Amino acid sequence: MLDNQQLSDILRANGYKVTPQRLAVYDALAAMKTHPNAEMLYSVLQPKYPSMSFATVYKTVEILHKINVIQILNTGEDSMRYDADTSIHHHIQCISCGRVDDLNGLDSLALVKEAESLSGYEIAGHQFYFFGVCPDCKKMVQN
Amino acid sequence: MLDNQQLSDILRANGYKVTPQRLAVYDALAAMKTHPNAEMLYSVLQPKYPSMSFATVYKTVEILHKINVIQILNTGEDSMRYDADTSIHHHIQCISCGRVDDLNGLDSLALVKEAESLSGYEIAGHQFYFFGVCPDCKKMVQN
DNA sequence: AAATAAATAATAAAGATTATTAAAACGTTA
DNA sequence: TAACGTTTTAATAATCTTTATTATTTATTT
Repeated sequence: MLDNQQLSDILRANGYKVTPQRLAVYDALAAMKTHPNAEMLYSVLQPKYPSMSFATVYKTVEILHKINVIQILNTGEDSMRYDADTSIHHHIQCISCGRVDDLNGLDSLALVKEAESLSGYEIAGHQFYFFGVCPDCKKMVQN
Repeated sequence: MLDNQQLSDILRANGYKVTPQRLAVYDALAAMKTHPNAEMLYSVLQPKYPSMSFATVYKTVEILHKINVIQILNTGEDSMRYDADTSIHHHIQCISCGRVDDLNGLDSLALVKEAESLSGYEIAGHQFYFFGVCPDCKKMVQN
C-alpha cells in the first residue's frame, strides 16, 4: 500500500509518467478489501473520472503489474482480478457471492519446499486459492 | 482414469448419450501427462476425427466436468486447461515452456483446516498452483 | 510558455468461449 | 428392422475479455 508520492517515485524511476488516472486506479484498488476485476474497477472510477476508458484501466493495471506494485489473480473465472498487496499471501473465493478475499497468516513455505523436491522444478512463485461459503453468505442461508 | 465402459455408464446415468466424440475427448485427455487447453485437445483429436469441431471440444469438456470426470484448471493464462484426474492434487507450471504438470503427494489438508479457521469460510475446495522452471528447461539453460 | 515525447480515449481487432441452428446420429418403439 | 422423436454434432455467428491502433490531449523538459 503506497501513497501517491511513493507510487509517483516508482513510476518515474521506471520511466513512466505520473498521471491522475494512474494514481486513481492504484488508489481505488488499494482502497478495496476484496479484489476487483477490470469491470469493477472501471465502475468505481468512472463516476469520479467520467472520461476514464476501459483501455486505460487495462493499460494501467498492466503497468502497475510490470513495476511490481500490484499482483494479478485468477480464480478460474473468465476475467482477471487485481490486488494492491504484493506480499506473499493467498486468496479465498465465495462460491455463493463470488467475492475474493485475502487469506493472511497462512504459512506456505514448507509446502513450497516440499513441492520443489517432489517436482524437480525450481519454484519461483505460487498461488493458493480456496473456495467456500463466506461468513456473510452462511448467515443468509441460515436466515 | 476411466475406461470407455465406465465413462459410458456415467454418461448414461446422467442422461447424456454416448458418442464417439465424447469418448475420444476423454481418452485424449486421459492419455496426456500434461494438461492441455481446448486448442491442444483439438489439434490432437483433429487428425483422427477430421470432422471434429472446436464447439464439440468445448461442449464435451463442459459435460465431462458437469458429470465430474474431469476438472478444469486455470493458471492465470487466457485459456482454461483440463485434467482427467479428479482426485485432490495440485499443479505446477513452467514459466519457461508453459507446460502444466501434476504435483502429487503434497498434503494440503492441514493448510485447508488452517485456512478455514483463519477465514471464517466453510471451505469446499482448493487449488494450489506453483510456478517455476521445469527440469527440461533447467537443462536447456545449462547447455 | 513552447517543444517533444508519452498517455489517454475512442474504436477496432483479436482470441477464447458460448449460443444458434440445420443436419446427422442415437436410441427407442412399433 | 424401419421409422420416429430427441439429442448431438458441426458450422457459424455472437459474446465477452483483453489487446492493438491512432488521433488528440497531457506531462515533462527546455
